[in-house]
Amino acid sequence: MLSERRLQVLRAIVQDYVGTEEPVGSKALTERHALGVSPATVRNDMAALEEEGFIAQPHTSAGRIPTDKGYRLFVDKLAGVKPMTGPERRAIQNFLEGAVDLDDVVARTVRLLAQLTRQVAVVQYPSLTRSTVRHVELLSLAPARLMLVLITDTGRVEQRMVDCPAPFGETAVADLRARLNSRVAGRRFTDVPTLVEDLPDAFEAEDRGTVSTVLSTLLETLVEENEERLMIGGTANLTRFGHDFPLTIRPVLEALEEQVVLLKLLGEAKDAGVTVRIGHENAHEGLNSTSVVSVGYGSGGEAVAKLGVVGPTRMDYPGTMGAVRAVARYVGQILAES
Amino acid sequence: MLSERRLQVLRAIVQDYVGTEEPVGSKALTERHALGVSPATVRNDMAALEEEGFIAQPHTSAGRIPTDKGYRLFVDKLAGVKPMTGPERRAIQNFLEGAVDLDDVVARTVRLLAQLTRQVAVVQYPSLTRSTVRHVELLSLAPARLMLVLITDTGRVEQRMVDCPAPFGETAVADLRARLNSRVAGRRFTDVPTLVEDLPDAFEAEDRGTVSTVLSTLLETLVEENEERLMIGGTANLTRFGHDFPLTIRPVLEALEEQVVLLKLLGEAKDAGVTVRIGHENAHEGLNSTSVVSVGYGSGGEAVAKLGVVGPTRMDYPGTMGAVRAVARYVGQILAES
DNA sequence: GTCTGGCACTCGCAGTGGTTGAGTGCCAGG
DNA sequence: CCTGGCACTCAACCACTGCGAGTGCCAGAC
Repeated sequence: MLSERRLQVLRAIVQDYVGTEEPVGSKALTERHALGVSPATVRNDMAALEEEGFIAQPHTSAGRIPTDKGYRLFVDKLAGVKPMTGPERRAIQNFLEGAVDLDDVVARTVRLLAQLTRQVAVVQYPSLTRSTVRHVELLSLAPARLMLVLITDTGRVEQRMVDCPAPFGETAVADLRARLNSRVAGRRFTDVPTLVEDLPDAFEAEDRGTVSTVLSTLLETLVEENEERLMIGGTANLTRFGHDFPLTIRPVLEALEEQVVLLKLLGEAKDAGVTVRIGHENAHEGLNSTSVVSVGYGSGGEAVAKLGVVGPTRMDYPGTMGAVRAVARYVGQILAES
Repeated sequence: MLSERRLQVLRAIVQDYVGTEEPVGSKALTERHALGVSPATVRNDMAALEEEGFIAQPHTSAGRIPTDKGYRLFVDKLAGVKPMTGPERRAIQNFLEGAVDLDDVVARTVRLLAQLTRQVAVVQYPSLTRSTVRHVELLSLAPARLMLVLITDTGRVEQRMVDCPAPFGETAVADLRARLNSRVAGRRFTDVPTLVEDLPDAFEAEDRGTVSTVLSTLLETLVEENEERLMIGGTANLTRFGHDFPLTIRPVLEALEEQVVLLKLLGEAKDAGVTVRIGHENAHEGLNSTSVVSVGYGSGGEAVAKLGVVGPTRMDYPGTMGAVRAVARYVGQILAES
């Protein structure tokens, strides 16, 4: 096991490196941090830390930089989450409160996160599967053509065309609409299937086919991954990435365009608390030199979607984690209110 | 006026520079293009072209590169639009045909454009203002709270909350819904205001306030710039920009995040035909080293929105223009069909 | 007039070599 | 176990140089 001081040395290295973006040497360390020991001692500690794989040298006669493993230890054991200051909190709240609809909430969240963390922000749209139905609307567009509109408690609207096997009268539409709503309004998506199971029985034989079609379309909509949309922003922050630009940035931009990749990335994060994936911990190759800080957010107590940021492994973890957590919290509030 | 040969020299310079990304000298020019004259002659022509501001030298003893003015002349007079080949066309069609809804059409278009041109693609969502209303839906969420849902012929759905000045009964909601639809369904957005003007008169005095509120919300939704959304993609192609990376790319990324900027950019393009804005012709500073190739597209004969690409001024104009035009054409078809 | 070959000149670029200094590892002594 | 000292390493920096692509200009040919 590493001694207390060695951990402190590691912490100091991470902090300095994050600040200066330059390999940090033993002398500079003792000067900037009151470790109470001489550079020589620090050198020994560094050698030990390198031995264990927490830090590395870019080349001989250069200082040390943390490895992914080093950052991992730092995040897990050496650093907490830096809470936002009062003014920051108020700014967040103000910024989000002006939103007029769901798209706007997500758009503002992305901007906010990108600005606060000065990194690339990724926000997943609130997922349908964990939220509740606010209203189901059924419109007759043509005798055998309906439009199904689903409105969720997060303000999301999904619409689907339904081609009926047989003509379906206006009264039947109204009837079905009323029955549907009385059963599912306010209910969680996951409960809907059992709630509507016996609905066709209430209708005339000739209409049952259509009712079933509508119901299956509704159920499809509920589980559809389609809702797994996300928005990203702050890509301009990638330019602060490092010196060895194009090679680092290219795969990241590519990964960011693959929504599937990002969704998987966010999906892997645990539901509660801030999740940090560092460098090679990310499955996707293009993101091997980035860290992803993500967290779930939701309108009620539980998470309905994830949001997070993507940045260089050399990032201010406590600050980023704090910002991500705070934003998630306030977005949750906003969603609950609307 | 410039002689025919000098124009050919300019064309050759543009083509070579676009191909090699390196300043092109007189000797290399005569070798690669059968101009039928010696390097010395070309040098004289180059001097003349430089005098007129069509080309420039990065530094003494280097070759020439085209200026914005040079590209402009090239695009206007020296190069046509390169039509897509048969296989390319089929590929475009195949790729777009699989789309399931409007979002998907736009998303696919962006990907396609980015891939074809190897540049950043920007696609504006079909604008509401020129399309027609398919259906208006009104839902009662609470006694004095309505939700207004607008469905367009392009498959777009917009929803708005309406807070009523007074409680509004279910029957009144149904009545308003029916009257609204009978008046505006199938109509063009621009006609809606006059069509609903006298609607409040048909209601009881106590309900008129609410009806007016609903109507004004509807009209707002129709003109809202909010619908002026767009999607961008292919940002990874920015890495092919040039050598002097971070400085060039940063402002571009920033500009791309400002949807307002992009919308204005696209808006400036003329409705018919491919528009090319080169370098400093773009109002936005960050885009001074990029060119924007854009074109209108639409479901009927007329344009309902724009799409285009953003790339370095040093781009393959004929090819890019061809790709942009072809994609616009096919997207229009797809939209008309659905 | 227009084109051409020749020639002197410019200047960025790549390669060389020397110097500097931050940083290291190791060791002997407190 | 810590410390100061010491020799060593090596990237980064700088000045210098030679090379060559490219230019402008001019005198002569067609």
